[in-house]
Amino acid sequence: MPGWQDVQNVGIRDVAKVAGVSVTTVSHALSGRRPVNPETRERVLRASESLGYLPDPHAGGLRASRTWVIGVLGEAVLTTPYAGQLVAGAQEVADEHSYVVIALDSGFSPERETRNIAMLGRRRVDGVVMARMYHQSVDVPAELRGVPLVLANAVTSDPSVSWIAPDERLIATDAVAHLLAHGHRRIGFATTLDDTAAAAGRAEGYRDTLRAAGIEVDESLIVRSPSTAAGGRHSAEALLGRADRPTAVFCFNDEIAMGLYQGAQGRGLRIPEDLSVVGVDDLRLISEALQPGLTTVALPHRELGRWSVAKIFQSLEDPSTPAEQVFVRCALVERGSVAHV
Amino acid sequence: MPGWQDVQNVGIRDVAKVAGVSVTTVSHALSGRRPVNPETRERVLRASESLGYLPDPHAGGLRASRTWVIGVLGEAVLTTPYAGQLVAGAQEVADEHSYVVIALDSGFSPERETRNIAMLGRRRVDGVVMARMYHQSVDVPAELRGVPLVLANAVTSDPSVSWIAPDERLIATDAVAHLLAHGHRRIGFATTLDDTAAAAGRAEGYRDTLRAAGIEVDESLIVRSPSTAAGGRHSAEALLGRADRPTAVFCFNDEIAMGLYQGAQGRGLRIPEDLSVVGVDDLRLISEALQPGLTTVALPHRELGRWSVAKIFQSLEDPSTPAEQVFVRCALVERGSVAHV
DNA sequence: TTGAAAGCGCTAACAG
DNA sequence: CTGTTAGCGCTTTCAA
Repeated sequence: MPGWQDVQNVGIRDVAKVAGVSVTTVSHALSGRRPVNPETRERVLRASESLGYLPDPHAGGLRASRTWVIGVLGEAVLTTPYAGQLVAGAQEVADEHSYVVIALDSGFSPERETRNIAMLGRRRVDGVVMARMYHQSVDVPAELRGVPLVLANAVTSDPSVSWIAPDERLIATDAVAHLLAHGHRRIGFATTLDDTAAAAGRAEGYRDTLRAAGIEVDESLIVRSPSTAAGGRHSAEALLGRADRPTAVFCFNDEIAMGLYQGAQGRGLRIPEDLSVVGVDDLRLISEALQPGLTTVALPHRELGRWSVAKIFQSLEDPSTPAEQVFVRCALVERGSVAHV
Repeated sequence: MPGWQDVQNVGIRDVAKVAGVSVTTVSHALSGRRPVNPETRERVLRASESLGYLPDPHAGGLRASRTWVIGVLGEAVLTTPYAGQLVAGAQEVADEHSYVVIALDSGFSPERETRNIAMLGRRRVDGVVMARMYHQSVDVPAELRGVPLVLANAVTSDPSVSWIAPDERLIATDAVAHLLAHGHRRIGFATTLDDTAAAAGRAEGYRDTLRAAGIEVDESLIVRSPSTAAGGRHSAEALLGRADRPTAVFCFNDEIAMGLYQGAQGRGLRIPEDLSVVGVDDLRLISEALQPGLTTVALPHRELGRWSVAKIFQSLEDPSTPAEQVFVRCALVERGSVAHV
């Protein structure tokens, strides 16, 4: 079994020497880009195998002006649980094409993001996925013009760039419809303080779905807090401390939902018997750990990553491929936090 | 501001042309590896600047047999919250040297890991960090011989390879000592079913620290479960359902601790008044979200990543640098789950 | 102080 | 069916 040192050192010429052919033949025997006598081919394959030869993609790339690398620009894509799935999804699809992913986080600093873009430029990555933590609208940095680019979890006004983002309205629609189907009529909304596309879309979906069911929206049932468990506890106070408390609450995310569990528990309310809860994200660490398990709408980060890279390959193969924008519908994952009223 | 297309297209020759010098001079003016007439240098710099020239590291690397890439081999390093910190730490240090990190996950499949190693070999990465999710002992794959290698969160018997891992004994020692300092004498241990170095080390530290305090170890206070919240609930049943229940529990990780919170709550036990709890990991998503906040020993994943890459650079700069093995002490993060008995 | 030219490992015209 | 050769973009001898 050849070790690293060997791999590093054995080149196409060594293989050629052992097989007794020219490097050209080795190249073609291996790539199959040109017919090669079966016997010769066999000899080359054996030689290559025995030497543990692995073609250096950088050398080939130098000629082809390719690096076989996809860059992922994130804010905290490496350090948050679900965002990491996006990189993992990107990696999966990249791997199917023998590509590799370089993921760079900005930590929410615009300067760092600019540096990261430059870094990807220097390294001549073949495509870029620009991913955001929270679904939002972004302006594509001018430096990124000219490289196959896809936005993940973000949208932009420029119709020439492809993007994929969750359908926020549908998230709320599906969640609220699920509660309505369980007979709930008084449904609260524990949302975030942040002013993102996610917040706006979900609020819209929440309101529309209620109205469509003939329920007048009670604005006092919409409460805002930081999107953390502590925020959720705060919202629980506002929502559950009143006589006409809701029988169900749709939470902006799983962390708020966790806070709601805590607030409910503190008041002796049982979930789901006394209060039904639906979250958004499906952070396994929370949604599976809560008791009962949290019914939640799963953000398909892995899929966002997969789609983005697939799209990049499309436009790499055929640069005339038109840009595409998609809002994906997210799946409701039923666990145990919703009951009939 | 030059866009991607420009960066991709402008080469050292373009700069040379504009500056009216040879490519050799451009190279040296930019790298400073050879004295260049200050005026000439100035001209080159200006030309390079105006064209937005960024040297292609692959081209230079081809000559230098360097790729300026560090590979990270993980199992689920991208998809779990804290492990991602390891990659982020690796990235940070890599970035300081204009290196970049390629992280590949095996999803716990040995075949995939072998493929990933081959992939890093093909790409001629300059160094490899092999990271494990749970501190364990590993055999270094033979293919990895000959590349600067550091194990993170893993150890091996071969003294020629560097590694860094948490000091598991000290984790338990610090946690238990913290509980002892709060007057607890009956301290349970909710550990995992897994048979890893982490489990063994923490058990040892737990026992030794109790004995050192003159407390005989009550084996019935050591309960095993899967290291999840559900497992923690299970352990809570075994631990808290008895008349002589412990006044404090040291949990193998934060997820088990969360289960313990739930079990305690179900029995009407308040934390920390009736039961003190200490976890391990410091998964913010849990430790900060629980109420009260979880006192826990933080696994320094970011530091593991940083140290590993720093070590690789050491041996890249001076290949004769001796291997180094370190057990790091982890910090106890005090929140609100421990009280005086 | 500067340049010409070789070569890193590979692919692909262009010959044969 | 196979080989020779010219680069890909850069660094670095070697020469001037």
